Amino acid sequence: MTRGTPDVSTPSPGAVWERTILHVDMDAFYASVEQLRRPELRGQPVIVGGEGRRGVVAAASYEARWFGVHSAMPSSRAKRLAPHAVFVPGDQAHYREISGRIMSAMKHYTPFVEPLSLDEAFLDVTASQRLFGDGAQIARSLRASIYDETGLWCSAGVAPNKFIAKLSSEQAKPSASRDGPVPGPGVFVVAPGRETDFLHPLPARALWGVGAATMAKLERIGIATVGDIAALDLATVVAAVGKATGRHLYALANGIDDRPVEPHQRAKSMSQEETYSVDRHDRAELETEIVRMSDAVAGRLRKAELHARTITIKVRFGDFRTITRSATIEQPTDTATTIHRTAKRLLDEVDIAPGVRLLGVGATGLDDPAPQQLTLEDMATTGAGHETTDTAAASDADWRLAEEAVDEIRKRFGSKAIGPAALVERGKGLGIRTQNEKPWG
DNA sequence: TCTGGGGTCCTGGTCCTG
DNA sequence: TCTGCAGGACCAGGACCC
Repeated sequence: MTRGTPDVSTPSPGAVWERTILHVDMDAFYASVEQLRRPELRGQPVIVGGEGRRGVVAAASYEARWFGVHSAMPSSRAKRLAPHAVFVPGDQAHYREISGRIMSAMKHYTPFVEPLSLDEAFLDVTASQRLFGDGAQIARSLRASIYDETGLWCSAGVAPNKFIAKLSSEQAKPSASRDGPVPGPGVFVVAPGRETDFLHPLPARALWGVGAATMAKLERIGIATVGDIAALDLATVVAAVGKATGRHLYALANGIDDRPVEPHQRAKSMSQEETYSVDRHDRAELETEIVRMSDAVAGRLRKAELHARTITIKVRFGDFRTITRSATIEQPTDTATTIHRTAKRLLDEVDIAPGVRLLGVGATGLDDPAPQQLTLEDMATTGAGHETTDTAAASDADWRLAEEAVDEIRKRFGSKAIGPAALVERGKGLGIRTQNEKPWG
């Protein structure tokens, strides 16, 4: 047992494991990967993340955590806390490659693997136990497999549902010390019938969905622990935090979570955004950024074979005030041209005088590509016997053909082999495009 | 003290339509 | 033709997660 947690690994009399769920979480994933591939970093406080003045910590090694550094902390603060820490820029491609190997190791035990991010996943091993032993045995065996495959350690929680499995993997984690991780139990089991014994002493903040704002509302009605929520009636919780959140928290506090492990989750949105080191005031510059981001989002949509119905831009000003503007288009799209055109129209209506700290382009309302409905305009410009000479009037379908060709070139010669003219012309990000240029010129 | 990037989900307001 | 209402779609923002 760790940190005074009661022993909840034995089922209550008569309780059976109707479902056995594992939550597997890599220990300080990005930082551990960096320490693994650069031996000189082992035993050092390592911080993965942007070192710039607007950077934040993406991950911290256990040595760095000892100094109070944690993820999402501004890098400037992390530097003050751990001045001798080594900052490493993240390498997403490498982390993705390792993540693929980890997920493959998991799939050896069950096809029901639901990744939550690169470094954690839920597994439903209910049907795997006859082959590999009970949940705890599978968790131990999987930990060893992942270590053999990658040289990295993970922690695992075993429980009758996803939510408790997730909380229990926390209990299995190592703790921080100046010299590195102090191993935890590695595997932590919450047996059926023991859910509330485990949950109720935990702080309410531990519940999934309780952040700073919800916690403040809960404190107003005297709630401190998960047990306090369970002791109330549903109506009181709903009155405090709203209908959906209230029902959700009330169920979790009573150990109820029926969500299945879903191996094949389709993305619901895709976006690309960037925070600039210096606020930007030049509209032409921002429009070029819109071209770049639209191109990136469209490429990802085509790769996932999805079309988007709604295009959103996000603008954060120098004072951190953030707005979003969105528009739903008639014909769902995966082309940079249509996304760019829509996003630019939205940006045109935003007053950028205060200076733009962050700009983003997103696509939502994602669905499988539907058969294209030709508009009257399409028919007039691309119909029988008509040559299309005006690029602006070319249809979405025409642009898709062109952009698929671009995808092919990029696949063969690299992502920088070809791109929108506006980006090629601007060189390294500060060029300015004239008003009437087409993004793909 | 300063707040990344990529997501999901919920809520409340407005507008349109039957 | 006008009015009131309900429901749905859309939009914007907030909270939360990793």
